[in-house]
Amino acid sequence: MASDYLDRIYLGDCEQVLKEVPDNSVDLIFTSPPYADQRRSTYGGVKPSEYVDWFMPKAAQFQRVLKPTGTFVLNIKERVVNGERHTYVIELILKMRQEGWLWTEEFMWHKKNSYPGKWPNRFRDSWERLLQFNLQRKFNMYQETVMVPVGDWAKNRLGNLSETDKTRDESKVGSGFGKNISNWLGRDKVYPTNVIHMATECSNRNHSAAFPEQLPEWFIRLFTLEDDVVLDPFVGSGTTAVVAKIMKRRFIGIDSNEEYFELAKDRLKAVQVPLFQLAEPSEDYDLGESGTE
Amino acid sequence: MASDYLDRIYLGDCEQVLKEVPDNSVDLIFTSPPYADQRRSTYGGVKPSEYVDWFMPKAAQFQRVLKPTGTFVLNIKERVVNGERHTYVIELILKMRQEGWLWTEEFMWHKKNSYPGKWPNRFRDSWERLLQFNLQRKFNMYQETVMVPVGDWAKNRLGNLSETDKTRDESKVGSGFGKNISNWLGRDKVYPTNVIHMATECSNRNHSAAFPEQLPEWFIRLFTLEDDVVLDPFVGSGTTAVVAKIMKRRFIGIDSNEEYFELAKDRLKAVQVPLFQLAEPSEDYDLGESGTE
DNA sequence: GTTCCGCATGAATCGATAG
DNA sequence: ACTATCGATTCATGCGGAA
Repeated sequence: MASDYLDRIYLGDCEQVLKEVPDNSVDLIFTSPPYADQRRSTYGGVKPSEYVDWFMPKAAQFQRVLKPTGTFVLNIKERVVNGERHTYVIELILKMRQEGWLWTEEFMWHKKNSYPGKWPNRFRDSWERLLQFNLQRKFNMYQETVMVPVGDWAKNRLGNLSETDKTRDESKVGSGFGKNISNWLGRDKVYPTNVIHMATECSNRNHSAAFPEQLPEWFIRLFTLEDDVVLDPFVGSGTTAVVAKIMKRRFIGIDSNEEYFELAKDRLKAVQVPLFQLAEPSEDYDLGESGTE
Repeated sequence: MASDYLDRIYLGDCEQVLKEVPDNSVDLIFTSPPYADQRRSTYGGVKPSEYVDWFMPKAAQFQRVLKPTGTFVLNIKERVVNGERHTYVIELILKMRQEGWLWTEEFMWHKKNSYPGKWPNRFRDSWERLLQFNLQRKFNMYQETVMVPVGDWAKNRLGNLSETDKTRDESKVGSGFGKNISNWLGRDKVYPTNVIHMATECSNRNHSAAFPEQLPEWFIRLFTLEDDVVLDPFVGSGTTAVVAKIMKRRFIGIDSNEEYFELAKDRLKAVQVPLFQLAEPSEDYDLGESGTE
């Protein structure tokens, strides 16, 4: 079958461009769309009040091209309008569910290095949402690929196992929770949580970096295997596509802005896919609170 | 004027009890209501689908007793129902706005020791929402009281900033959030962000503390002065009231569960209000990424 | 007095089984 | 079909007694 639509960056509105992409062909959609009425200089802006109507026709295409076992991760945060958090994001969640999406989870991205700021009524906004949508309750998830080093407590405390730790099965009232700590012996990695600690991109780039490379990397690792297809319909400077390529996934990147389109193509050309196997997750950044925090 | 309704714990449904409290008399409402279908053994449980209807009559009383300059902070998190995050919390936000509340901000509580467990399609839930509602755009907020030591943040990140960070302004991304970060150099205290890192308390013999004392302490500090009135309509074991008393605020605590009612009264009796001034925020816990993280 | 270490336990969720 | 109950899985922290 023809798969020449893969591993390319497209210029145009994703709603139109995606019509060239077959049904049920994408494993992961990871994207950070233009937030309402921000980045006006590059995207022309969408009014907060019109955001849901603007987004949903595109979501219909995402729904069509996504495999039933696939996942859609949407990085978004509502802006402050007239002293209030605007509601377009939560309205979007409700609308997505109406259209058949499952709102499986909401990850939180804690932007560790956002610098202090002060306004009369609020502090610096230091987190963003990563909304996970799915089409089915069963979807592909490769949890082992994102495990993190166990917290320091284990080194000091896991040395000697107590009798109760070995067999707390009797589950006192309310708790209903037993454990068998001997399962943990020799374990040096644990599963992360739904809180992702990651610094925003600091390095100087000639684009407004929506997110650091580690962010798409984490989700690509979690939801895809090699040769799976990753789509970013608002690919911007191409970060998602670059990471997907490095990780040996197929990719589709779309952006309606010509400068970004050219930039993404250039960045991709520069990517050399390593011949050796990808390393384990680096410890330079924290994934979950078990990291170097 | 009579203020004998203050500094007391009440037994009953807050919707009824609050009728004894005058209009415009409360400076801060801080509470953590029973989440839908949780704590069934003590509170009977509210079905997720009925949660908004259950909550709103109570919110109407909150609206009446809260001063126009006051703040309502609601600690809540939706649970997973049938593989999805339930929508009752975001529906509650929309309903609150319909009734005239302003959704000013959403703080994030990162629970560093979240409940363990492993599931095929999700990780541990490690954060809760702290929804801030107000009645006016101008409200009382004492930001200086929650400043935190600069700590590692400045040492590691502020020291070697990229040129873009130093001069980031509207010209780059049109955010309008231009801040010259060098303004913050040389300070020893900075404002926190809207991400709060705090472990839940465990192993408290007498009661299952819904939240650690530092959580109400932080918001009481931020939104009230001494002798201001703090209300917790779901006071549980009394944590909010205890903290308010220690901090020399007036308080009203309400709970419908008799055991909690008695427990809260006992805890309050044991509180000795210190004669000396409250200390600065301790460095034992992290508030935002500016802390000791 | 400190530090160390045993120990309990938490706003959880899924899948299977039972009524 | 739909709800109620039960067993299995799992990590980080505070407390308190011991060293």
